[in-house]
Amino acid sequence: MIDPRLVREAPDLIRASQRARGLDESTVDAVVEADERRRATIARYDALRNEQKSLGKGVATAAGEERASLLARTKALSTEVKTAEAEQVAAADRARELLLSVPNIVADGVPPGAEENYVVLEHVGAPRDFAAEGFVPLDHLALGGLHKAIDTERGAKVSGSRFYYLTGIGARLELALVNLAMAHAAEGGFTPMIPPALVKPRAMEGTGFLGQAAQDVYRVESDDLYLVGTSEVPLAAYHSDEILDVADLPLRYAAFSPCYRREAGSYGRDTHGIWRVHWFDKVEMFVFTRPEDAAAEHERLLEREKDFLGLLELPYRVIDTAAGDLGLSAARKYDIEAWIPSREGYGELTSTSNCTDFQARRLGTRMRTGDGTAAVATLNGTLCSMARFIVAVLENHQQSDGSVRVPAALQPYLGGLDVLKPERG
RNA sequence: GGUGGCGUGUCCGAGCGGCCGAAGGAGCACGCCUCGAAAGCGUGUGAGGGUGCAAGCUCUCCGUGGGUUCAAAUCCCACCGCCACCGCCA
Repeated sequence: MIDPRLVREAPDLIRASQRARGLDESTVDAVVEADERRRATIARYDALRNEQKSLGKGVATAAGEERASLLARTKALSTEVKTAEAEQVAAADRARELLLSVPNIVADGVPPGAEENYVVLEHVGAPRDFAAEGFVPLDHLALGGLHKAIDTERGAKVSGSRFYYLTGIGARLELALVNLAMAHAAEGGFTPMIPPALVKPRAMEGTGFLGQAAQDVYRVESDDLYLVGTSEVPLAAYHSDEILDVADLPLRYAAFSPCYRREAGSYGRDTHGIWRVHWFDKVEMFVFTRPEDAAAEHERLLEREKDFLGLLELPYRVIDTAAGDLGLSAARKYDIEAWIPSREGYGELTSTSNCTDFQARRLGTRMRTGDGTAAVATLNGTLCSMARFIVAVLENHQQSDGSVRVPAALQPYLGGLDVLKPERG
């Protein structure tokens, strides 16, 4: 939720943000109008309630005729107060509902417009020239078969399309990546966390996943719970309804959890292999900090992600996502896309968003400052999403004989293994 | 799943239906004292909204949602959560 004060004090700022995202500016007018109505009903209710309270106190001491007439008046007031309260609540609900529908204010410098308007900030490393090396690279599914590491057929048999089993070295590879990622996070001052992957509606709502993104979320109807699509959800909600001491900020967490996504509306897209799946595991970073430090913290998260791809010796590019492609909560988002040989292009491996105080306001996460309280800023960033990193590692480090070179940083987590050799038979 | 108990401010802990946003204590902040500190003494110390240049005035919040009443932290109902014991499962 954006700062309600903006509605009165800077509606043009909201309009500009809507425009950058390619959204309707007229919703701002509706929000302003609802806010005016809300305030008017509050004034009316307050006045009536004040009269009721002050007269009510007189009832206790009054006697005889005076008491009778007081009672008559207060009885009438009682009804009026109830009506006014109902109106006030309705107006407040309406105003809040509209306010909640407004996405976060786009940060300065974000490229405006739709998805394709992203800006490439930098390229790191160069894609391998397999032609020059004299062989045609295999895709990750072929490599996964060769190494008996990925089994999508049985995944489909047991759970349906877009499910898979990681087997043997595939499973070991995931565990190694998890441990490397967690170590890399701890080194950066992030507290390791293992959060619940099933959350209440409040947590889902507060993080902004029940709006446009609702169709992508698995819901467990029998218990009114949701399967999270990212541990950003349980991490963001971790400090909900809490007032944090500003001296404790920033709070940095790194969580390992499964992620579940319905992928509604992506039928037929990326159906090959485990690039786009309904479930994967992920190590995610999350930060609570002061709003004035959020932009700098965002750069830190990006650096940590870049370093991690560096450890895995993957060639990649960094993009500054266009306003129209930002989620509800994000003011700015950087994606890291690694070169994926089988796609003959770059594919998204990580994403880091600065949500400023947008999520925190919904979740009731505040900080105590010298003079009062204020919503904190929240940021999130992928450190390692297992399925896609496995794809990237297998494809980028494959050799002409089908073996796969293990990056030095990963070797200690695979018992010193430096090359994955195809299984025989 | 069953039975019983409990849910109050940062924490502990009081609270006859009106004078309770709420006693008392702890903690914290500031001041006094001290060479400095501790102790001691004094003062202050919840959040959110409306209105106002401001001082201020005012409304809401005592797990959540309903109800009774002129008036509810206080009475009634439902739900949620916590604790204990029993059952069940690991």
